[in-house]
Amino acid sequence: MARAATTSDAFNAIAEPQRREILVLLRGGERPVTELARDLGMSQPQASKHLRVLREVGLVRVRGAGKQRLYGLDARGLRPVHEWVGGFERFWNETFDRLDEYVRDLKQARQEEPPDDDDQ
Amino acid sequence: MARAATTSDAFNAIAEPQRREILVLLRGGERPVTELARDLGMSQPQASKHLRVLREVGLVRVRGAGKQRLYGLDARGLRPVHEWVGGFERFWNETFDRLDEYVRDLKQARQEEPPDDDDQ
DNA sequence: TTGACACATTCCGATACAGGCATACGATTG
DNA sequence: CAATCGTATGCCTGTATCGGAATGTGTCAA
Repeated sequence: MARAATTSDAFNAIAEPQRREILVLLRGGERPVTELARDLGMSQPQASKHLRVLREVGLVRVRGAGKQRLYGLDARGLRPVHEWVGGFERFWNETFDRLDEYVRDLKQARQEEPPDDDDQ
Repeated sequence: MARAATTSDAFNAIAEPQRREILVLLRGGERPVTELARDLGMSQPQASKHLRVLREVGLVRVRGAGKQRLYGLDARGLRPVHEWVGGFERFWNETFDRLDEYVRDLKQARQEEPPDDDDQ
C-alpha cells in the first residue's frame, strides 16, 4: 500500500496550498477556470485538476454557463474539519508548560463525574 | 516537482488519518511510542515515523523518560488551521441554494463601506 | 560487558501525487 | 459544417510519501 488518496476527503484536499487559495478566491463568488488560473498564476490544466479534486470531495460545485464553467464554493465539507480541529482548542489555549498539569486536572475531573468519551 | 512535503506544515500533517488518531490519543496525556502503536494497531516503526512528522511540524514534543520517550501534544500549531477553516464558517451556515445571493449581498455591502481585503 | 528493552532509522516496493505539455472535448459563433 | 474559445483529460517525469522488514542506537540492569 501507499499514501492515502488526496481525493478522499476534505483534510487532504486542503493540504494543498494552491487548493486553499482557490477556495479563498471562491469566497468572493463563482468564477470560471481561466480566471482562477490567471489570478493564481497557475496553468489552466493545473487549475482544472485542482478543481477536480475539490469537486470530488464536495468542496466545490460547477455550473455550466455557455462556454464557461463557473465554479462555486460549497463549504459544508469544511465543517467537520473545523470541528475536529476545534477539539484541540482548550489545549492551545493552555500555556505549554502547564499542559501536563492541565491534563492531570482533566483526568481527575473525569473521575468525579460520569465519563465523557468525546473521542474522534 | 511533486506534492508539497508532508513535513512542511500542520495542514499536511493532519491530512493523515493515523496522525489524527495519534493527536486524539495524546489529548489524554503523554504516551510512549509502543503504547501508541499498540492502541492504534500499527507497527512501532510506523508510529515512530508518524511521530517524527508531527514533531517536525511542531504538533508534538518529546521527553526522554528512562528507556522510554514520552510524546505529548503541542496543539498550538493547530490554531492557524482552525482559523483558516473558520474563515469559511459563514458559508457553510448559509443554505446552499442561497449561496450566490448571499455572495451578492456581501459584495454590495462592501461597496458601501471602505474595503476589507480579508484574504489569505 | 552483555543482554534486554524501547525507539529510531534505513532500505525496499508500490502508489500517487504535482506540474508541464499536448490534445481531446463541448458549446458557441460564423 | 468549420473555426474558435473555454475546459478537461492523458501522458510523462520527478518526487514524496506509506507500509513492511531489517537494522541501528540509546538506556538500563545484571
